[in-house]
Amino acid sequence: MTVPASLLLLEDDDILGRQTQRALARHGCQVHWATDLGAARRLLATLPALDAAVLDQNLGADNGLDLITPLLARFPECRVIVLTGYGSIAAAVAATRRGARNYLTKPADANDILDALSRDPGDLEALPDAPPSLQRLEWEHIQRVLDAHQGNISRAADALGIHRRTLQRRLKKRPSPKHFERD
Amino acid sequence: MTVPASLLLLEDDDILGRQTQRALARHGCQVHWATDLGAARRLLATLPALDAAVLDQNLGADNGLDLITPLLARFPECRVIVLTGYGSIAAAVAATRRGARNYLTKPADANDILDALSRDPGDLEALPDAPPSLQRLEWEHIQRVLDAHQGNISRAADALGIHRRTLQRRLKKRPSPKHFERD
DNA sequence: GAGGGATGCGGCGTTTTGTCGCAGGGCGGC
DNA sequence: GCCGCCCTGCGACAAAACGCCGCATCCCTC
Repeated sequence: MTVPASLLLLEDDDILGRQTQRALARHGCQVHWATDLGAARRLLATLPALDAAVLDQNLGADNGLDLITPLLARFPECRVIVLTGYGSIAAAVAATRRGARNYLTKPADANDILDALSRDPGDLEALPDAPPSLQRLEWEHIQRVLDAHQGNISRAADALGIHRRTLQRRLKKRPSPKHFERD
Repeated sequence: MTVPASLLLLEDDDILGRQTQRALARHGCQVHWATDLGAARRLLATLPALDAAVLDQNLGADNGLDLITPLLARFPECRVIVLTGYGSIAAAVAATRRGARNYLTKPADANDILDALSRDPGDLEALPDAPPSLQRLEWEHIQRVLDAHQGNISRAADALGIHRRTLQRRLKKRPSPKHFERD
């Protein structure tokens, strides 16, 4: 796992941004953090070099994918990955066609990010051959939506189209937020 | 919608392959159909020109993505899209990085295919801003799995991890297989 | 024509969900 | 401080969905 020397982080959420910055810094990476597209563009102009970039796709009105092209124009060798709350295949294709190296869905920790930066997703090792069970699919989707709403159960339930009471009950049944072993 | 003059179709399912071939031919497209990777490679060598290709990803033991690189080596201008039963973001990224223009999940009819071939997915118009409701997510997933099992309800239910009776009941409630208007 | 597998459907007990309502906790404004 | 606002956790109860049985039917194959 090759840790980049300098990295641009585009993340509009203050808490998550700071947390990610620290986590990556602990791996020995100098993180330049911007919270919006304009700031990221300006930051880009001042940097002498850039090894990697982690872009949040959903930035309020803006879209992090719009940074990919100018970024690669300036630093063609930069490894870019896109991070998003709820990813779609269409968005993943769009990001990749613009030059992104990989496309991750939150929640993603520093290891996930560094792994996505270093691994080449071109080889299709271990691509799922069987469809996920309905329960697993639902659970992962719930986690993503919940994460996109900063853990707000009421709003997440609303976005999911289910009742808040139901979401509560479902969450209580599966305590672990990230590790699934079986279906 | 620019209909390609000559198109390579890689699809291992006989019925679906024939059906797709006819549908595309009706749009004025000469379709060269192969049912496995080896045949597709040989076909590739004999063709004088190729405008587009539609590759099924899941071909038993083989993977349709492996045709992208040799195909583009021979016809660099060819527009390639990948079709798959149940697509994942990881697979979409892998396909796109190999040079695919777009990545579709079944069921996809001729219009979907031609649209994906002509439209440039690089522009992120109308990328979903809100997460899909749980019901919609489930429904689409059910449709994909069902399609992957050729409409076999018993096996699809088994793959989904739900009871056959439950799948039956769910399917009966939503008669339309492809059009969703609201959640 | 016997066997295997897929389908459609009724019924019934169990589980889950929707929808109330209520108490408590943070938090910003008057 | 106190008030409203929003989010949370949870109890209760009816409605809906689900798991699971069984059975009749149909199709295909050997």
